[in-house]
Amino acid sequence: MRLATWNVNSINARLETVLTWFEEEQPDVAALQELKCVDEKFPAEAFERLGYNVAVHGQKTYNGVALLSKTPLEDVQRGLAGEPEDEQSRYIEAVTGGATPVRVGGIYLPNGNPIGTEKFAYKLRWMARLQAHATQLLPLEERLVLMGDYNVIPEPEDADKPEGWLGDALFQPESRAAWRALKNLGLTDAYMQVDGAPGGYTFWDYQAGAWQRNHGIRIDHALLSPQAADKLAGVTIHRDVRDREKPSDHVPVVIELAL
DNA sequence: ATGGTAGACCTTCTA
Repeated sequence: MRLATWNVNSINARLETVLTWFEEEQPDVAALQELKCVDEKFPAEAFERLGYNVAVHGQKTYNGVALLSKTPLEDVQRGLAGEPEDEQSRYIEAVTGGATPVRVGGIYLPNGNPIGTEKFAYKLRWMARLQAHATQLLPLEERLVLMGDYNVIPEPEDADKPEGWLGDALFQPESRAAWRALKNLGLTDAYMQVDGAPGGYTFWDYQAGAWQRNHGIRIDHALLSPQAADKLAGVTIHRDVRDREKPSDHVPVVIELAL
């Protein structure tokens, strides 16, 4: 079973690019982030034509997440508990996989810039809510994959120029500590298990020639429960996609489970 | 120290 995560930076601006990649790679399950549209404007039919079931948690202009799967999406949940007044669409979860079920959470974690503002406080609150949710899920002892744009650079090795990110919300000690705390519940960073190669970045800014200079960062992650990690067979960062026409600033990450 | 790009959408915000 191949599961993909991809921040597409507007699904409607990116539709051709995304559909082409789906036709080529045929992931069984996918989590998309930054749809930048409401549910009604998500191009569900285009994905259904490729054989996918679709669940969307959209929002006007900003954020928005979706799950796609070749098998039915069951027990779909939208949003994270803990802050009822939160109107940002950043989390969607479902159980899929048919006879070999996997619980999949699609994550678009807040960016949090600039630091020292309510945006950064919101990021940290959101991470605490995600940790609380994972704490609830782990005792179920299911195969669980929490994948998406975490907007956290875990270690200096995850940035081409770490010194350039010292003042950024993505590389703050508090952000990195919250990421570590999440992992320390007993979740496995899929990338670190299979492919420790340096330069495994997933995001290159549109600005200042970041792609041409390989000024990248690794911020799109998949965390696995022990039951999922036991089945982990591979991780691929689809770096070449960044060089195509009208690219997103993020590239797809695919994890393979031996299911 | 700033600017550089992209997308939604209406003028500025988010990233």
